[in-house]
Amino acid sequence: MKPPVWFELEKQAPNGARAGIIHTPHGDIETPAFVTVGTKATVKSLKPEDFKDLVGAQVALANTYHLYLQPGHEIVKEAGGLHKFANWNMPTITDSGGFQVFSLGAAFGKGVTKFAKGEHDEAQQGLNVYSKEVASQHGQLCQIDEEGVTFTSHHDGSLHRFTAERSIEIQHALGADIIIAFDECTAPTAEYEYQKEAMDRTHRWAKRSIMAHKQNYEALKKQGLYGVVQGGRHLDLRAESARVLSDMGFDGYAIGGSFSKEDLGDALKVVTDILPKDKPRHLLGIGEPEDIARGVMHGCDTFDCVAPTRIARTGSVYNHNADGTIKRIHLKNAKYTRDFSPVDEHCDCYVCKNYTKAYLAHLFRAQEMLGAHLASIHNLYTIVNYTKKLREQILAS
RNA sequence: GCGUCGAUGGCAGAGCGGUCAAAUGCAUCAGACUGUAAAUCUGACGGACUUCGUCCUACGUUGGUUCAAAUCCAACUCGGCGCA
Repeated sequence: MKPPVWFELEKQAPNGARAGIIHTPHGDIETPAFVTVGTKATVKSLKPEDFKDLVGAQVALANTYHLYLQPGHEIVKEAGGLHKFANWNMPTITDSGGFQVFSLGAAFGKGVTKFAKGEHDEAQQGLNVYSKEVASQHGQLCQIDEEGVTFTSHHDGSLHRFTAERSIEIQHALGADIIIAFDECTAPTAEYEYQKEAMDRTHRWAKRSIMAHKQNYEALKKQGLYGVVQGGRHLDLRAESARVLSDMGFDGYAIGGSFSKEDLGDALKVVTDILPKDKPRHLLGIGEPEDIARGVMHGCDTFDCVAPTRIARTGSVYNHNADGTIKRIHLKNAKYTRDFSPVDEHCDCYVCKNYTKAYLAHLFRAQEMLGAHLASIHNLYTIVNYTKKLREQILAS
């Protein structure tokens, strides 16, 4: 009998890129595919119809930590699960909360991202703290120990405890098709010793996540569990992580942690050479076009990233160069106030067919919410279709 | 007409003798954003230059007091309010 989530390989290109189908209880995902991120069970500024019909997204991802805090996973469960609650009629994924161990922990208030800019990224370009009171009280909002992580809620300062078992329990309640084992995402600047320690801990949590998942027979029938490969920027650790997790037998594999632009490809190659060929691979939090291309080239199947919607909300949109590469432009720049050309001349999305740069520029200057909405549609469309084209190229190869 | 209050950088609005090229907010200009504490955050914002510094021009106008004035005094101009 097939597990609830399983991968069908359609074609493997000579360079390692692969096209396939991830089968889930709520439908198929044709891969490579981009996953729209809707952390709090909402892809910010978009209705499900928008990201499904206008964008062409096949799958959406929500976050365990956020939905646990608000509205509470029990409410989502009572509503009939994530699909019913949010009207997401498509395959879904929940992320475990592992990224919040990083963003509310090591990265808290430091402006550090999981993506190092270069060899000497000290990532200290100014403070980036949203609640100065909370920051000065706690320094960071989460503490890690062997068993799990203690979070201080960013909403009200209350204490919460996440363990591997707890994350799985919450994800069972949320009911996404694909759930992810609780892991620790480390900073790109972390020392080798610490990367190793965190990776080993993530492996122990992975084992416990499988156990917890297997104990819930109902969930086991309709949710697939992914393990998370860690190891930071160290190839030997990446390889070890891929090996250890492969042996555990997950339904699929997520690749998490931090990278830099330069070593992303190498890290992925090491990992995907080891991961089982018959299981889907998801590259967590990666979504700039060139990074997706690199991921696909190294056998990754799905990708998620907040960038398309986040940059959209502040007036940045993807735009094709004449040579087909994609760049970002800032619609609030003065030069666009009278630019009556489409947002992207080389795009055939709903927004580009109907609206101009000047109109979007006006919406952003006037702080009208339609600006964020339209820019989000265009940006997601750009990335979703960029990934879709990579799939077509593989199938045609 | 009399009385009274006020006039500050693109706008609003602090400052009320030196540490003021002038707080703060808005606007403007630019930048950042990779498993979303993000409709957020950062920087610049009178001018010139040899731009972590120097020099000009600036707080309605003109004149004065003072070592020193956006800050004190006088007249004028304009505006709000009150009384005729």
